[in-house]
Amino acid sequence: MSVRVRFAPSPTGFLHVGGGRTALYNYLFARNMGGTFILRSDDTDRARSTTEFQQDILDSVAWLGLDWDEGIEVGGSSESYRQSERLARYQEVAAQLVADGKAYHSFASPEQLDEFRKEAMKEGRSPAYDGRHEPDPGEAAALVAAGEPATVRFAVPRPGTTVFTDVVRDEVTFDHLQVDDFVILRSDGTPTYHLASTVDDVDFGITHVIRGEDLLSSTPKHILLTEAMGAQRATYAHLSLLMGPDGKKLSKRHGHTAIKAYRDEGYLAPAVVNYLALLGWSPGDDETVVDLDEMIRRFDLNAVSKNPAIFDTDKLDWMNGVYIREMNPDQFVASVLDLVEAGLGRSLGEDEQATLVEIAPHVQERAKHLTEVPDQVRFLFSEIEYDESSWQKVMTKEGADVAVSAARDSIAGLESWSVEAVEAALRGMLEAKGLSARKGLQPLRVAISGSSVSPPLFESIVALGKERTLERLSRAHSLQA
RNA sequence: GCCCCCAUCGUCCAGCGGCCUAGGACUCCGCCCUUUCAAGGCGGCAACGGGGAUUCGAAUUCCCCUGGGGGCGCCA
Repeated sequence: MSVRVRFAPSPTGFLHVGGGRTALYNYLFARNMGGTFILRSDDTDRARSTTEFQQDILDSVAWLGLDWDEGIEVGGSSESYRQSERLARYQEVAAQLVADGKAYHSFASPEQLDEFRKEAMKEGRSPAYDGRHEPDPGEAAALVAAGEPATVRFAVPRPGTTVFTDVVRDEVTFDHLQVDDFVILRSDGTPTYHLASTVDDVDFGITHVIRGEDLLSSTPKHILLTEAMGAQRATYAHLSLLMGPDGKKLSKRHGHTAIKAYRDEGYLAPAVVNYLALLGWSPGDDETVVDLDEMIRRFDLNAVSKNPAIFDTDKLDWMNGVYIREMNPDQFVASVLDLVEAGLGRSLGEDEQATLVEIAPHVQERAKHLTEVPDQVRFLFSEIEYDESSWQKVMTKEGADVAVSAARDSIAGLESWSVEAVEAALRGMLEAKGLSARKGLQPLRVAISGSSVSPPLFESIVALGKERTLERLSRAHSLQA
């Protein structure tokens, strides 16, 4: 039987990094096995679900490059991949379970349930509700007929246990004393997550359920439901959760958790994917930079780590730099052009774009985030302001004024305008004035870029152009006096 | 309170009874390269949570403890 997996987020928030990793592992497993990757929406919580979140999730999964074979926007054998559009089916299943005696109408009030749980905890028992406050079947039927509001609960067989083999955790056992008679249909007739998700998994022929560990203890419910429907249980794989740097559950206070935020911060999707993949899995040898195709080839669900991983952006930052350097130059320019223009607040003319292309390789080598690029190239496209500390550090040093004026003179006389020619002229100047490269060249950097940190000097000068270079050297020199 | 899961450098991962004086990557620290900043090269610091047991032999198996995480809703 061919593998079918699904990523089934609830659109109650932006797609966060943990969700992204779950989607990725589903994707890698499906592709590795030649299976089908399905994207569905578990939007049974209509109060909290929004179309904005839904769109964010779709966009984010697509941005990561995880294309899905069936589901929202692409369709498939099911009429809908949104739970909000499949209510009738869930109600049908619930009715059948009641008819089969595997579920029952429940009239217990919230107060009664609350009381029951409190008492159980106080006495050291599991707070799992076992249906003890329900009327007998005959009376229940009468109440339903009379229109008395009721939820539908699944009748968990007790005593009993559910044992299953989790792909990442091996054998897991739950005593049914710990599993309560969970609600499958609310009193307003809508399904709960457990019902909707399980029915979908059965209906869509999901063979492997790969999801977060937070659902591990709900798994007996899903298995019980599946089998009560007369279907075969899926294979489960529960991924450990992602933690913040303090070891606590990852949340907003740890910085960005939304996938989209990483895109906005100048991260490359392949870098994010690579980093996320390594949070709980490794290709086996000592490699850390692995592209998607390679991951697909080597992915093994059995090799996924059981321990929770801390999401620490240091390594992601490094990896992003690696991926930026690996881009081909055209790609790099294309991906920073918008950022540069946005930073400038205007679009670049043709000549300016050529200048950007010229300097791009030198900033590509240095950037960890695409978002750093605008600042690094700004001096080429707009007037500069001298960075105060750079000026103090460099321009007030002995010899700085000599270097700037001598550099101006040597450049002014240049016939050809190339990196080689500029370098030769300036090195000649250093020699003539007896200045070290450090003492003689740093002032020029500040003079033309405004900062003591910039792309390589000779390349920067050439990109700036002769006229503007001379202007800036003159201006700097006049300020030095 | 009850149940479940987890436990190797600060972090991510390798290790699946002898190849381990525990390996790689990130971070950090030196040095080299160098016109700045990066990148790159070389080197360094740094871990098997504790206690039992099994075994000729344990990071690897078992038990207990401790620590961390998750769950216990008419949320998902």
